[in-house]
Amino acid sequence: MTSIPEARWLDQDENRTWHAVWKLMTWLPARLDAQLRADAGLSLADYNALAEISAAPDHTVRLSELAASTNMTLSHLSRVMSRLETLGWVVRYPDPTDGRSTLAHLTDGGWAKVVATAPGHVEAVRRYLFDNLSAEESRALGAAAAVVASAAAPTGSARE
Amino acid sequence: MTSIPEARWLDQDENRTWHAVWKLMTWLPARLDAQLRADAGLSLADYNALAEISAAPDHTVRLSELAASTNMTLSHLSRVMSRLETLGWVVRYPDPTDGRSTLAHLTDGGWAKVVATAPGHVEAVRRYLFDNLSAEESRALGAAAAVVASAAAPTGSARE
DNA sequence: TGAGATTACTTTCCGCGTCAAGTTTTCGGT
DNA sequence: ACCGAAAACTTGACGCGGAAAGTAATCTCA
Repeated sequence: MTSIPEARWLDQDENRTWHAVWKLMTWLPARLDAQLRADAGLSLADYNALAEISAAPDHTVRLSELAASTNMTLSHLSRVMSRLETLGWVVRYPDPTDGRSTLAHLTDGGWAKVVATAPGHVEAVRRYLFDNLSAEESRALGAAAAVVASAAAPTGSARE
Repeated sequence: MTSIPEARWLDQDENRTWHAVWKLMTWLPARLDAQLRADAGLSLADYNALAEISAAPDHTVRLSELAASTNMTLSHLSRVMSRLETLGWVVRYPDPTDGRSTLAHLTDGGWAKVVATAPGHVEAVRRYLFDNLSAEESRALGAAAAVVASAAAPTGSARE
């Protein structure tokens, strides 16, 4: 009545690792989100969408592509875009070459917002992530995370 | 108008690492949550709470301690416990030694639920995490995650 | 060329989780 | 012994994000 009857339970090292990963997943996004909200009034999802659009040719992307590159559902992205459009950072219009698709285009104000916001966000990523890791640790983290991310990806989506 | 004027931008390796970590944080919790919901009708938060109580002496813990060990806010935990209590897995009662605190105690049904659910969850953790990593990669991931988690922890909480 | 299937969103409904405020109990100082 | 402060929750209000259903445009192919 005191031990769990489990064949492949985690050993002590695995348990430590899993707890560390769990804490990382719990706290890192919360911190980055908090930084963006405090300094730019944007959620992490908002920022990712803006940043991803700004990285596209002509600052324009199809929503379905944007959803894929930001790891958002189309449903979620739709809401994010509504907000960003209301705020004037983005405009949506139907793709002239395919009326089903809609294109998202960064406005000048949106671009200015990204330019103003990116440094602080990158700074936060450094503060919480890279500043605490040696080059070697960073490389190892990247490699391990990539493998795990690929294993946990939704539909065999090994994109990239 | 095409490059972001950023002094300490991420280099290519850092960018890849950051994206891999981002995907891990996006997908791993979603997968584990989905497994638990499908197989046990529990959210990941529910399961963590149950598991943590089951690990305590006499299957009993103070809520504030439980909140700390599960990385939940007291507010969130309060709602989780309401659910679990309604389902009959847990009971709450005031701490006899300090009327402010309340103790959570796993019922027999709750213990049975943990016993029935844990193997599948551990299996999922293995499938998405450890089965994809060598011992060395696993160790490196744990070390890096621990450092980052500690840097991103809420209030200098370097507990453990 | 004209259904029926598909693609690409959008919207509605709902649960989860947070913040802020409220309640109860205990502690600290006089 | 009493009053103010602190601790430990609980609750109300709110935003985020997902699943499923709805809508509009485009393809498929007979």
